[in-house]
Amino acid sequence: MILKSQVEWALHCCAILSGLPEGRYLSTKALAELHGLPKEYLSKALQSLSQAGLVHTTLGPSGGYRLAKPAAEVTFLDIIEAVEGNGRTFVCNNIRANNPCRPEGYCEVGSCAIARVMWEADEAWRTKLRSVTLAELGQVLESEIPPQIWNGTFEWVLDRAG
Amino acid sequence: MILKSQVEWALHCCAILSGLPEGRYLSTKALAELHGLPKEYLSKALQSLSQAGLVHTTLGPSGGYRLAKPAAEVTFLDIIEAVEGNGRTFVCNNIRANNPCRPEGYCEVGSCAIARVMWEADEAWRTKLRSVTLAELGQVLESEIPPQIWNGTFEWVLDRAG
DNA sequence: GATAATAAGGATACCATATATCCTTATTAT
DNA sequence: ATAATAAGGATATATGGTATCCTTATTATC
Repeated sequence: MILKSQVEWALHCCAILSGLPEGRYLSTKALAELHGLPKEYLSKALQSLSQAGLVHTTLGPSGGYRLAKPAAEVTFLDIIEAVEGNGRTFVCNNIRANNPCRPEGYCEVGSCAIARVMWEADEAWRTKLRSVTLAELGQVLESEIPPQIWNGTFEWVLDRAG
Repeated sequence: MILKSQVEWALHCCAILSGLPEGRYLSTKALAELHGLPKEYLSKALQSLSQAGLVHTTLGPSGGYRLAKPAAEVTFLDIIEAVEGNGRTFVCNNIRANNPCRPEGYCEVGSCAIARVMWEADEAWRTKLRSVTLAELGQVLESEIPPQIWNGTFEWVLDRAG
């Protein structure tokens, strides 16, 4: 059970976009080049972010993407669900209903106890991811990445941002 | 990102095994019939449980499976990891290393901040699943399932247990 | 001792999905 | 008018989950 690599891509792209000055846009091409990713396929992930309303786009030359909301209002979970969907990791197929000892026509009331535990674990996962915003990520990155690389990267980015 | 259905199967099978009297064994055939599952494929999941040391097996007629430990010492996470593996849901491909602005030969120190957040979420998921044992599940099931069905099921099971 | 039922596991096939590429269309800055 | 962009449809490939079949070793029962 592994998340799509598009999730990783989307998170890194959003991290970059959150450092973009107001009103500027960054293209798929630049984001792909910056991360060493296939442009066409990365485009699908960015489209997912757009459809989820997390980023805003413009067309034409100098077009691209910017965050649609302040970085403090975009969580990891928002981004992950935009790309991966918001389904649960555990799907209950209600196999208890196959029990041959059940009376004919017996109908389950309530959810399966096993599924409930699994869904609580899913919710713990979500809760953690909902608690971290792009703004917080940006602070950590800025404190961890050597200033030379950090600044150099944003020079590179602004050079290409419309 | 969905867990294999074998995880669901293994959890339900372990729930049944945890209600089995000391020294009795239940076969793949009975477990498959009880849950309406393909016997041969369910067998793979049970083999995973066996390889993980969660269940003990015997061969020959009247052979089958029993828990290898008290139900209070077997957690949801034990069972899930036996079937699904213990890998993380987020794989970090270190795409930050593709940044063209990095100095030649620059080597990352420490893990990626994005990966760390994802792994903390994974750990929250694990922590929840590690906190629930088969013994606790058994108590919930016994309190929720109508006594007629609960008892009928274990009559059915004991009828087939070696 | 013969028989039958079982777990273990290898081989194979099928199918859904993730990954990846290519192409067309509409939009828009230059 | 031109060129660069996002959006998205179509298609191909790789991987992994699902499922079945078969063989082997073990062992309870007759």
